[in-house]
Amino acid sequence: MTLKSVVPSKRKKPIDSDQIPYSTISRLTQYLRVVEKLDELGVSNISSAELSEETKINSFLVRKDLSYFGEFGTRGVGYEIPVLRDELKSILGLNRKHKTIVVGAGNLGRALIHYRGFLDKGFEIEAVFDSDPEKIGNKVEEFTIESVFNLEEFLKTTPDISIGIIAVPVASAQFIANLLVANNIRGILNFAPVALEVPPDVVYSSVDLTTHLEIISFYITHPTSYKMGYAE
Amino acid sequence: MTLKSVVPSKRKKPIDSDQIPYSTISRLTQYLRVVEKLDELGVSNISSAELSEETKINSFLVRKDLSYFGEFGTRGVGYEIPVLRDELKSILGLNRKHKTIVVGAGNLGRALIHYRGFLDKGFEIEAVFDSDPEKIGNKVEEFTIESVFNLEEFLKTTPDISIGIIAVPVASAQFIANLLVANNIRGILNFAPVALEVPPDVVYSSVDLTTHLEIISFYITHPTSYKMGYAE
DNA sequence: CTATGTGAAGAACTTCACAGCT
DNA sequence: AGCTGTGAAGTTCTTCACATAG
Repeated sequence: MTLKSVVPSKRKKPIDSDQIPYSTISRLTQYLRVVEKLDELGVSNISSAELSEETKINSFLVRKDLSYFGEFGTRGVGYEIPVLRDELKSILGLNRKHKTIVVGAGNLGRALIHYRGFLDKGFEIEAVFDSDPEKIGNKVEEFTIESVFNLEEFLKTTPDISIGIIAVPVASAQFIANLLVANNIRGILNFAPVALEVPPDVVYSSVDLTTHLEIISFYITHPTSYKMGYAE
Repeated sequence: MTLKSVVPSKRKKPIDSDQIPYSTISRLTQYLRVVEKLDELGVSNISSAELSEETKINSFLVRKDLSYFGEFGTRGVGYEIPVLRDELKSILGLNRKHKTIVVGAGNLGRALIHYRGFLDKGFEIEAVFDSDPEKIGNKVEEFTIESVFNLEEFLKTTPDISIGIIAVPVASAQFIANLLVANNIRGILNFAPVALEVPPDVVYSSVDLTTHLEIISFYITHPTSYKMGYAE
């Protein structure tokens, strides 16, 4: 078996995700924002210096980040925007839809559903669950809130859900995480302010909105010339 | 001038915030979550190993993080929970209220206002602004949406607003940031997916909710044994 | 004997300088 | 001539080992 298409092209490298810094992945999403914006504006080319200007990320780092994945630029010229956009989307796994469910329809869960910013990025909410009998049956946008007792059944009959968003109180977050994991959810985004335990093969990320305000509080209280980074 | 109270006690160190890793500050908020929870449960003492268990943060790192600020523990015993809680709140600048405004009452801005998780942590929303004439005058929770044309006047007459939350579209985010900075807002939490330029003495942090889903998408697409950290 | 606090070692990430293409 | 791609240097953060205190 020596198909030509299997031979890795010079421009792309195989991706070994634990050889790549987590912060690189986070920055890729920022490069993607910029190239998508410029692509819409009809700009066709960008240099690492210009990308640096737009993202405030050092241009050495821009090039280093991209070089983990291949050689997408042209020396002396820069990067072709449509190429870079497609490469970034492909690297990030964004050239397909990701079916997502939201567990917890309290203030935060409903807020996340009302905020539709995820949707046009390829993350589609498929269903919403809550444990409160008062809420079950109510609508949030186009979704009817279902009972968490139906969550397991739902996941068994809808096998291609890739991401679960946890927006339940701290006390039940681990229980929900276990349920998602047991039903083959591979990615979890947790908004409950608690560290969850998940198997190493499950991709888990936790966001605490209050944390960001508390960090700002610290730096306001203890002024410095330190410049905080983007996205944390 | 040799007042005794000026002599630093053995337990506390002066805080020089650019000598302290940013990630340490982020972790302090996680320690605070845990000690507040345990304090409510009436637990009086915790060791770095137990804190590590709760937060999934290595116990060496727990101790190192705390040691930047003083010696809060007792050797052979651990940390007294009420003491640790008060020290953490004091370090983070959380022993006072932080008056906050929200600029942008679209889906995201309204979502943040409906989500009341900030409030009981000491961050009080004082007013909400938008540029859309359709929205001005409408209510979101207890707030009447005001015109951004009144924002400057509001800030001049309400001098103790410490934090501005930006939830406007990308196109106007920098304009709003400039307005906030010009009117002495010292802390900005930006939810628009763009890197803003602010003077070095302004504390600036940017959160892009979609980024977290995109990062999960990457790790789902390129499986690894890499374990992602809390809060990013 | 137990658990903290911390200098020193180690690992990870960022910056740099320049070779390599176009 | 100009900008990318990258090994090597530099820096920052984390882990370790153990002296120290109770």
